[in-house]
Amino acid sequence: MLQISFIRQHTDLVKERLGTRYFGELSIVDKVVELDEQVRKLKVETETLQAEMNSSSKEIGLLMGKGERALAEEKKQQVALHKTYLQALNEQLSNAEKQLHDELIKLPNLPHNSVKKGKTPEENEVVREGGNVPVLGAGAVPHWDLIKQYDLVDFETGAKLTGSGFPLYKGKGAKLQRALVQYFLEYNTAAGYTEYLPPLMVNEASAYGTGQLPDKEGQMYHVTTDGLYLIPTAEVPVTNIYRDEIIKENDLPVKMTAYTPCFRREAGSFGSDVRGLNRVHQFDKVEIIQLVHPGESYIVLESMVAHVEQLLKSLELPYRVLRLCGGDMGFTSALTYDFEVYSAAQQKWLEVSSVSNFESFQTNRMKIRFKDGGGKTQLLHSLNGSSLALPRIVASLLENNQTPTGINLPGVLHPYFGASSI
RNA sequence: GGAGACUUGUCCGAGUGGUUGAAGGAGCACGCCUGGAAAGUGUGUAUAGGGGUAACUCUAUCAAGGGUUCGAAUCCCUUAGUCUCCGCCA
Repeated sequence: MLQISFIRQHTDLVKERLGTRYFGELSIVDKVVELDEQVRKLKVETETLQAEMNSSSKEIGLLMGKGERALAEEKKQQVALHKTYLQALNEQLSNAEKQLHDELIKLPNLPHNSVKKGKTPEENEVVREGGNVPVLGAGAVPHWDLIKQYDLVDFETGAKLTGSGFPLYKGKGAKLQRALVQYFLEYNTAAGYTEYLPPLMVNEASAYGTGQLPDKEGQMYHVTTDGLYLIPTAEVPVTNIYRDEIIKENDLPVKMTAYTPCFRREAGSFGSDVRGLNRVHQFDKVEIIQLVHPGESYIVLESMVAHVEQLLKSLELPYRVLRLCGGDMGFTSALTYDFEVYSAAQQKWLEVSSVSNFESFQTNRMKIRFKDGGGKTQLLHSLNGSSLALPRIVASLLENNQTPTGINLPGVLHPYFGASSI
């Protein structure tokens, strides 16, 4: 959520920045400014009246103490009159506040100055590429065929147990998941991230904190009986660890990593996008999250990008780094880099990581703050990135490394997988 | 799932209707003392929001939400959480 004081002071800048995402409802900004003015006016009125009543109540207390009951009674009636008026005012105020809040949460984050104006993924900028695209032999097949051939994932039985898009990993396929998770976590903790294993369901407040609610409600599985949501990413529970906390400046930066299954409804997806492991409802992912001093968040963003890039390099996969244009960025992000790996048999780039700086958009909702040198509390900046999402990594590992005699795994995985090939 | 006890500031802890945003202590910060430190001692030490150039001031917050009252940390209701006992259970 954007800070109202910022919008108040930089209304035009806010509109201009939102323009880079082609945000269609700039009138909301004006509405917000107007509502804010209303709220503040009502606040002054309400609080003045409240102050009057408070001091009257104190006087009544004193009069009672002195035994001047008659005077006290008189005063009481006066205050009682004010009370009705105050109730009406309060109602107006809370209405206005609610309206303001409802409008405010419709505004997405302001893209960073460097973010290019753009509407579609085609307008994303390829920052750099790495790794080598392998030349596959004549009989090369996509990963869904390899999965069948080596009996790694049983999609049909997964569909029987739950529904389509819920893979049942099996044998070496299951073990490869475990090996990847283990490797990714070790890699992250070696870089100073603290490992967490969070709950896989969150309450409404948490889902709201990171921005899934109210915006992406339809994307989450909702356990209505208990009012809980299955997490779409570890970002939700892990970032919320520090909700409503003031962190000591000495404890910064906070670096956290977590492996969790992720659950996404992915309503509206179809076609080759959802074939095999390309897009599923439940998948495994290791996430990195940082809470940092606002002055450092862009340096940290670059370091997180480098961290993920190094990890992809170690897997010996062909990859590219994209800098998203305004229109393709998530609602809560100020600047996002996407990582894609090349899946050689499908001849397709697959997104495997998204590293973003949210600046104070999430921390403002969650009230995650620190005390600066001058003793002032300020919002921190939050960042996160996948390191990495497993299914598409697996797809590309399988496709790119297939040989007539088996699938060769990159060296870094050998100790975790317990073998050098499938 | 049933019964009971509880939830106060960074922490411990007092407070059962009236100058209580909240005693006391610990911690922390700054100062004095000291050759330096410890001890001692003095002062300060919540958050959010509003008004004001500023000094400052007002409002809200004692788990959350609602109610009673002129007035609530204190009384009532609802919800959440913690603990104890019983039940069930990997």
